[in-house]
Amino acid sequence: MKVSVGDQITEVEPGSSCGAALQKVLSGKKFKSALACKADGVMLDLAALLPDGTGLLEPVYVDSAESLELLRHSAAHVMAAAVRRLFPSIKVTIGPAIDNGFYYDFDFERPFSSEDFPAIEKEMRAIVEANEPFTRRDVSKKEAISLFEGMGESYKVEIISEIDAETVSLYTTGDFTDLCRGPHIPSTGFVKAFKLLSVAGAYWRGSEKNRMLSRIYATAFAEEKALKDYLNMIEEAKRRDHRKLGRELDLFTFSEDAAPGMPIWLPKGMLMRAILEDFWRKEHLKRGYDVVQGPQLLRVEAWQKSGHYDNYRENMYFTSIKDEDERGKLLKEDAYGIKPMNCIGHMMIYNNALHSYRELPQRYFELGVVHRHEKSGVLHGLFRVRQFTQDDAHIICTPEQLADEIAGVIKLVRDLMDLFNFNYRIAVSTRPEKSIGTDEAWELATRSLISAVEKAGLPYVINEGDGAFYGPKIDVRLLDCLGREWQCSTIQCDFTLPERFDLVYVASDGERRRPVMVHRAIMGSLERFIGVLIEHFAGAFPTWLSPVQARILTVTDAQADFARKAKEELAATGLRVEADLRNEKLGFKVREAQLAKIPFILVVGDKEVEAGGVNMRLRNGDNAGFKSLAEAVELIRRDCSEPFKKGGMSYSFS
RNA sequence: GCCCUUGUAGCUCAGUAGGUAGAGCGCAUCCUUGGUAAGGAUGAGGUCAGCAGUUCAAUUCUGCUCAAGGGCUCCA
Repeated sequence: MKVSVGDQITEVEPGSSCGAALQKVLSGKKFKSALACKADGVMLDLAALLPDGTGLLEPVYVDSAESLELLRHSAAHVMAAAVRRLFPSIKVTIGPAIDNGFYYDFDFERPFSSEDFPAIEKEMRAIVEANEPFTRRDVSKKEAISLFEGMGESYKVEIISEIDAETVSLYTTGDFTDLCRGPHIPSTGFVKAFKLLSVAGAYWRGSEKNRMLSRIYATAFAEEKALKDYLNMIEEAKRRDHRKLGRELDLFTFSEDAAPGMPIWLPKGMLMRAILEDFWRKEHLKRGYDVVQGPQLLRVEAWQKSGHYDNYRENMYFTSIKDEDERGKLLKEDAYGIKPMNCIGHMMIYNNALHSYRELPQRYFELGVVHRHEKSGVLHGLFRVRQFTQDDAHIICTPEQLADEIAGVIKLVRDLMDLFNFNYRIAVSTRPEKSIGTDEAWELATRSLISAVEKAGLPYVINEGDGAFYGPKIDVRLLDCLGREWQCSTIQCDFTLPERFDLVYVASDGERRRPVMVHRAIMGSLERFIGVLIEHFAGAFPTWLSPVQARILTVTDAQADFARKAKEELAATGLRVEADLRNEKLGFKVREAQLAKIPFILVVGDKEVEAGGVNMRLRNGDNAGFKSLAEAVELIRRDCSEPFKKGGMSYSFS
């Protein structure tokens, strides 16, 4: 039979393997770097027989993303084989490749610890050096079940009995056989660069009702260098951890006793946050939003009406006020729910007046403080908290206006991402099975979302059926400078709440009609967004956002008066500046200012006093030389506006 | 909520195979007036997360609670 490999056509014997077919065409060196192949797009082992009627056969080379996944999956087998050799009583379950590596879940009488890693890695290396081939065998389900029953592998038996097929495939390396769909790399020798990373508990099949297994996370790469880069990235991420930097830079803290999961903003952190909030409010005003504020507590009845009481009660905080007589007999009790979202307040604002179609859209923006009682195990620094602030807005508009409104929101998302040099990914989620609203409404809203993304020329993926029950949505995940993804913006259409709270507008024909409501948050949670900013910038914020933009350092006490005056002069121009007049050596003060990541360090000694200026040191350690105070102000201001040059935003710094 | 790990001075961490504790940084005072990443001395700081139990004696052992870290589940 004839098969094309790349642009060449070759004749192969029927019944020969994919690898043999590739070998006829590829050079020896190229063939050696092929870990698997694709026959008409289907991934196969090199040892697999070339399927009848295959038109195109493509090698999958070691440097491709696809082969990396294979490699990791194969490495998971190697790890399981090693663990089995060391701990024969263990039961294996599953071990897939994941984004940054792979894991394998084991059932063992004791949990693993990282102290087990050296032994496991050593055993893995032995298996790799033995370069054992991955050999595949297709057997009937019955045969497979009796095989794994014989080994005492009850989890495998459970998986096999649920597989909907006549036969299953087994892969064997050395003395280890595992149920596996495949494909795999040709032999264990390709698993060169790997490392065990961490252990964790994980439920069998991800359900908290099931037994807790012991999971080992690990990673593998085609080359040692890529592994090293990845491990360096992990180290860098640790250095940038916002919890660590938040403490070191005096930005925020938590009180474990008083209010677990609720951030406490220290002066520096709050100043930065206030700048961000101020900028963001002004940006919204410029874009036609009204800044509003709803109540923090709403009667339980309001939450019942919105549906939150039924769907979200376990995560809400409640409070009540009691009216008692002198004997303590309860006369009346008012129950309130602390808001977990801001929608109801905004609808009250809309319903404060009867609106004409001429007044739409109405856009209400609020930096809304919400409380959600997250389970104790899920809290994480500023990323997951119980009290947080949403940059929340609700846009109430006619169906015809929806597309333009979504486009406006997307523009705002883009401008914000550009301001901080974030990359991002967009997903549009469509109607789930369980949902409310008419087909027409869903159709219109989904089309509006997609067309707005397309008009903006942004790539996106569709998450079929992943929308909220009340409407379709757009989610934006931002990518920080280490390539990590963070959920931030969300844009959701809602057909329920306008109905439940009877929002109406008067149309041009005098009829009352139902408007559409869009919920949207751009930063998402201010707390999380600031956490991401801290890690993205490693604490060295852009100058416009730095709580302290400049610090004046004196060389000796003799310059204290001049430094005080200079500080006042700079502060009068709107700069955030402090003076370090302590009786310490200059080197020490420089070190502290540098560690505090202050953008501009202004040194004042006798020479500078005489010349009436400062010696400017930049955050990167460069010395910018002598500057008059006016020049210093000018330079710092210019640095503030730098990030705003390319985007569609601005901010005034005085 | 579940599994594992942890909780000692403001921070980072030693330590006590059961006899109530120590370092560095920070803080205070003094000496030092030093030109771009740590000058020196002295001193103050701790009910060893909390509550019970075992014991002559618990920071140390046991149990529970709370919190933190890693992960699972969850994030309407």
